[in-house]
Amino acid sequence: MLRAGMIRKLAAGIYTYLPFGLMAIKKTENIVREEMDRAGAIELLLPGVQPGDLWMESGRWDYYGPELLRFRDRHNRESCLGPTHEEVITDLARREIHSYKQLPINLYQIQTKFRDEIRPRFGIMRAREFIMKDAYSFDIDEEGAGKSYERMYAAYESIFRRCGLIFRAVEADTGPIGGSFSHEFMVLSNSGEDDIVSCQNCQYASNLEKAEVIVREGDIKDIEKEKTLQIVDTPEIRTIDEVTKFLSISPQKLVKTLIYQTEHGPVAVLVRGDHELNETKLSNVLNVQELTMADPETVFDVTGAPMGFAGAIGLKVRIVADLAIKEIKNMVMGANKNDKHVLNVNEGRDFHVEQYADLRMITSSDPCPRCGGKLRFGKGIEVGQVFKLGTKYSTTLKANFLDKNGRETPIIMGCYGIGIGRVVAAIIEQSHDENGIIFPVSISPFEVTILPLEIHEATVRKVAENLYQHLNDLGLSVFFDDRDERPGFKLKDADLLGIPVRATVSLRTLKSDSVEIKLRSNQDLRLISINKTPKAIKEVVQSLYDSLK
RNA sequence: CGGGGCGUGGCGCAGUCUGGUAGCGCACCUGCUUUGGGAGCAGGGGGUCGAAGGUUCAAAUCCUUUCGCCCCGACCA
Repeated sequence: MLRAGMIRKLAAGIYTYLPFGLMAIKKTENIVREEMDRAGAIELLLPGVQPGDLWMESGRWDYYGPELLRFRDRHNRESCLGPTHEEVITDLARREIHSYKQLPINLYQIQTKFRDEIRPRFGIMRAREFIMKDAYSFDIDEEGAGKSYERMYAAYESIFRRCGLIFRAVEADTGPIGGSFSHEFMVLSNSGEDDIVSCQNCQYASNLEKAEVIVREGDIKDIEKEKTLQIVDTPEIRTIDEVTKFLSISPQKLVKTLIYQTEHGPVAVLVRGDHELNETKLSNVLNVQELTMADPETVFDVTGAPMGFAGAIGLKVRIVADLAIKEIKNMVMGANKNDKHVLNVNEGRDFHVEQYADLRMITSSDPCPRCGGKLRFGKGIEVGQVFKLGTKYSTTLKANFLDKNGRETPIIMGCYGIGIGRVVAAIIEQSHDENGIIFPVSISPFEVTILPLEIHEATVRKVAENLYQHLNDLGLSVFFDDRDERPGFKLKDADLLGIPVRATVSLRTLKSDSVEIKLRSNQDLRLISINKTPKAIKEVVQSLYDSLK
């Protein structure tokens, strides 16, 4: 985008949209607008600067963290730049909505947001200031909220289809915006930031963090008899690799004991040696906000041994374990003594697990949790997300309405976001070649570009200008390259910009009284006689639109 | 916040180790030639070397401080 002259950077994560970039942005916004309107949502515009009081009332002033850009105004009032607008919209709702007769309603806006990202990167993909469409639905009951959610979900599918994107809807973690249920719309692309798993068989797709691991009963049942405990010397042998090699056992017998620090004190977590702990799942299961690996002193406090020799036996802290642990007999784990491990450990007899849960990262050998099919691991760019918020904000901010029976009830909310700039970036990421961008016609700043190769020649200029006039009359948006540059220069630039249809006028094409038509997406050239050109181009453009439906 | 790197004409960089005339490519301006895949020749303009302080006869270069940016990590819509 930088090279094509679409954006320029002002500071870290803050960009200027140049005319070309802005056109692509606006095209995207319009598609979003059309589909939102079609889905029955109503556009409004909320303020970017928001009072801190409102955020304190919702509790997110403290919770949101340094990503929220805060400042004081001249009256020393706390303020912030909106990173998202649940507070403001809920405030609006509680002032305006009083009766079930006013519901359901869905309000949206397209607006600049600011999030003070720790590390902005990938250009406009993760900017600090960015344009976002956010919609909020208000319903009287769960059923209505479900319908609103589905309507947005469907609108998102048609938006991204019209943008020419290859995408999947993925089940997602709800993050700090909160709520109960959520899908992310991911564009499949190797340059994405998010790891996703998708099923090769069914429509299942999920964030790697969120992907459920299914333990099929009896599948990996360990049928060994319980043997007696045995402590062995393992001098300086700490890592899984070293232990399995040293004791010549399989990593499936080995149990990792990880000590984590939470706001409620330390916790021990057991995971099979060849598995990786999923911290997101763990913090959900423990229901804690703070979760970090314990430092060596804490590990020593809890286990009585230095790092690398922790085990479950005799621990005084809470022990949780991954489901896979349940199946293992005669485990190997640290002995809570320096340079010692212990063999033939069994749950129930030697230690007690307080809670079993799905705590590990999914692996490539795991089956799809829906259909059991094979999973594919890949990268994705998140371009949109839909949330069921429930009554999280309406309760804390007291946005209530009177139902049919005159009872005061909190409004059920949903919120739905699309990163406009990120959509454009994802489109370019997914559709480009070594020469530059290949825009889908729906997003391209222009539908057609006219290249008069020798514009200093009167005949070339005249034919090109006539064509421009005709195409405009047909309602097409046309970019006319009137620079007196060399042909190679103009051709390269046209490729870089990525306008889908190119009409070239030159002395050469005029020899046969024709104009050359070429699509950016392939190499085919067509010579069309001058008077038939406008109609032919109109048809080509139409067929490009049709292919996006 | 941890690790690494970079700030020198508009852009990209060399020069820094070993202090001594600020240099190259692109872009820009003028002229001539050239014109279907980023032209050639000739001439020309443009830089408080990120900032501040220090060492020195002398600092882009050495020392201190500071600001900005990039990459990796932790974190995260």
